[in-house]
Amino acid sequence: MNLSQTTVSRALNGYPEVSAETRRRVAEMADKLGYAPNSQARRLATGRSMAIGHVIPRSIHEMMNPIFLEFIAGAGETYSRHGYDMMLSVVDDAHEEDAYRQIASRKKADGVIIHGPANDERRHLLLKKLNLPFVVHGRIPGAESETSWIDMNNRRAFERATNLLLDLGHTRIALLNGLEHMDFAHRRRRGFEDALAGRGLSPDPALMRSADMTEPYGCENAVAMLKGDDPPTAFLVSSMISAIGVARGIGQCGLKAGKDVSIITHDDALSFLPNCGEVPIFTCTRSSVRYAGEKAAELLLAMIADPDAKPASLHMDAELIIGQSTGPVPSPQNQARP
Amino acid sequence: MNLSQTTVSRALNGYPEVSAETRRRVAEMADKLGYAPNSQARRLATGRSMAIGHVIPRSIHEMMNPIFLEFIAGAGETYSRHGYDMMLSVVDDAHEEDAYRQIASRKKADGVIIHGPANDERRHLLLKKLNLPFVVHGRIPGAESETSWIDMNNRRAFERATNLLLDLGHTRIALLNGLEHMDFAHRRRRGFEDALAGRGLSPDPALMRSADMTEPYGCENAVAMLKGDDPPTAFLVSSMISAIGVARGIGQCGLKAGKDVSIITHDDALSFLPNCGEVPIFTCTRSSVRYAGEKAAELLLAMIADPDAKPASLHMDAELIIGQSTGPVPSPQNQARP
DNA sequence: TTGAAAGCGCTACCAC
DNA sequence: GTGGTAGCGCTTTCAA
Repeated sequence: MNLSQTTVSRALNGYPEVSAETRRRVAEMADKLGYAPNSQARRLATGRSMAIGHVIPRSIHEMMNPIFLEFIAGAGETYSRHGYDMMLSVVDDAHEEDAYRQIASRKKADGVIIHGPANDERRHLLLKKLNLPFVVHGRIPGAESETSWIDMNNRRAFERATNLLLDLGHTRIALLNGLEHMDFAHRRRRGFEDALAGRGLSPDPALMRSADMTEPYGCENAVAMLKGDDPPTAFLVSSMISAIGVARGIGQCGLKAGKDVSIITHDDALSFLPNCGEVPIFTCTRSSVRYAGEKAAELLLAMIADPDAKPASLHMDAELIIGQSTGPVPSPQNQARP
Repeated sequence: MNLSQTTVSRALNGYPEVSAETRRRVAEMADKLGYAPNSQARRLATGRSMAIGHVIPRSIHEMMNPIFLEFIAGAGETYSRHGYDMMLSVVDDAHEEDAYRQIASRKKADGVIIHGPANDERRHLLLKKLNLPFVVHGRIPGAESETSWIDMNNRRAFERATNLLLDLGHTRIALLNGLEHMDFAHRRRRGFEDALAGRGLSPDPALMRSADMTEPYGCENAVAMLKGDDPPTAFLVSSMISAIGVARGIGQCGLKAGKDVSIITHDDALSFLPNCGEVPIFTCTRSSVRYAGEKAAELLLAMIADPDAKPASLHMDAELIIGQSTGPVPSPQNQARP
């Protein structure tokens, strides 16, 4: 085909100086021969790995499993669109730092996403030291202005949800939260408490739980609380999975969700747990975690393209959507008792 | 430090000819300087990408989301242990072939895993043509002997589950299956039908559904069937998520699961949907999809290490575990009616 | 046991 | 608009 490697490279990479005719010929040939530049060689030559790393310590995975994948899927689409690969490392919690060090020293990725920031988060310090660009899914307390992040307004979402319940007359509201050493859960709790405080109420520790958001967690706590001395009339729940458990627990107590007991849950808009339709099953605060993934990826790619840009962030509000699981507090005399 | 690049490379890669003393010095220095060989350069030099690709078309992702991540997590652990990276590509269904072609032509991965084989699967043909080693999670009908795969015995699991229900006296058994154009669901249906046939019964199409395994799918169909003319006394369900929906539907009809209506579900042993304890909530056929991921990865890495080896496979039986959701068929006179 | 040097397959710079 | 060539940072012969 009588063309130098140089020209072929330029043609395939869309350099402007190549003549249209040459480009056409090259493209045609490449197509015919099934040729595409070896990505390792290109990466070595350019010094960019064209990959983004996601380090998943087992502990995060255990609890955030379905939410995490939805985020990944969103991010993955953005990467594909921009010619980036996604590298996933599943590691023991003890090896998380190592994983980041390796990514940096072996140049395995051009940037990483931090998942599930904790209240005492430290990963960002390491990444800064390693000079590895990153975006946080969530926020790192105290480092908001010096890091790029994408987060939903957890505090406000739970404050609004609590206010909705208060407006319906509920005052005994239970909070089934995620693990509160995680930033998102911590903020949700604050929103809950702020709303109560706004009405001059103070939270009852007997009605507050913090744990992995499994289905049995919802069920067992709902049953235990409803059978207690001064049961709640409403539940505020941190995930659909647990909310389903709460609904089951309510049923086990012979009560009816949305009538005897209200539920509001946060809904990450996971595809296998649809909560939509004309009137969704659960009243919820909804925020698409998949969309968050797309946006986080965009932020990170922009950072990589322009390393000198200032940190950028995206703060999203959840929608508050009325479903079938909320209603006015039952008047005391009608109030069903298990 | 006065050592050639050659020696450093050998020391770091564990070549036997390096003296213990030299190796120690190299390791120490590397540690001190935070040095690790650039993976792109190494890949280029060795010709192996040391990565395994997972191509996720959106459609698979939509329905298999949580199950898929659990598999990935298992595989990821195996990869880490063997120094391999995991590359995830989330693509439009229309670009799936392209994704595989790119992995092959650009040498992005040394092998791939095929997820969610369909009844009319064709991906393996492409991969053979591309000369890209692969392992199937599930089985490709008609290509069992010429491909490496790992699968649970779906047919037998559902046959055993059905037999258990039959032994309990149930004859009106509903099947809420996954999408039957997928191989796993197809086999589960066969198991169900085989068991019925073994007792001289034939399946009632009015009691059989095939769809994405969401929670509402379980609930809506349970309600519709239970309100029908000749309602089922038991449900056989393809996923925990849908089974939870079935339980909700049963509750909505004023019936009690495990007493008025029995449920057996398949349980992939997902961490956020624990179904264990002394007596699990759901009677189930259980098979850890995470374990499957680990094993699939091992098969694939072995294939890559020895390209001439014959295809190997792993066929696992699910456990049949008795929980609280099954009981003898209610005698007709006592049988609760919605 | 160690070192020198030739690639691996590209991109990017500098000529033409 | 096109081509020659020098790396990119390793691994891997081949020699010593």
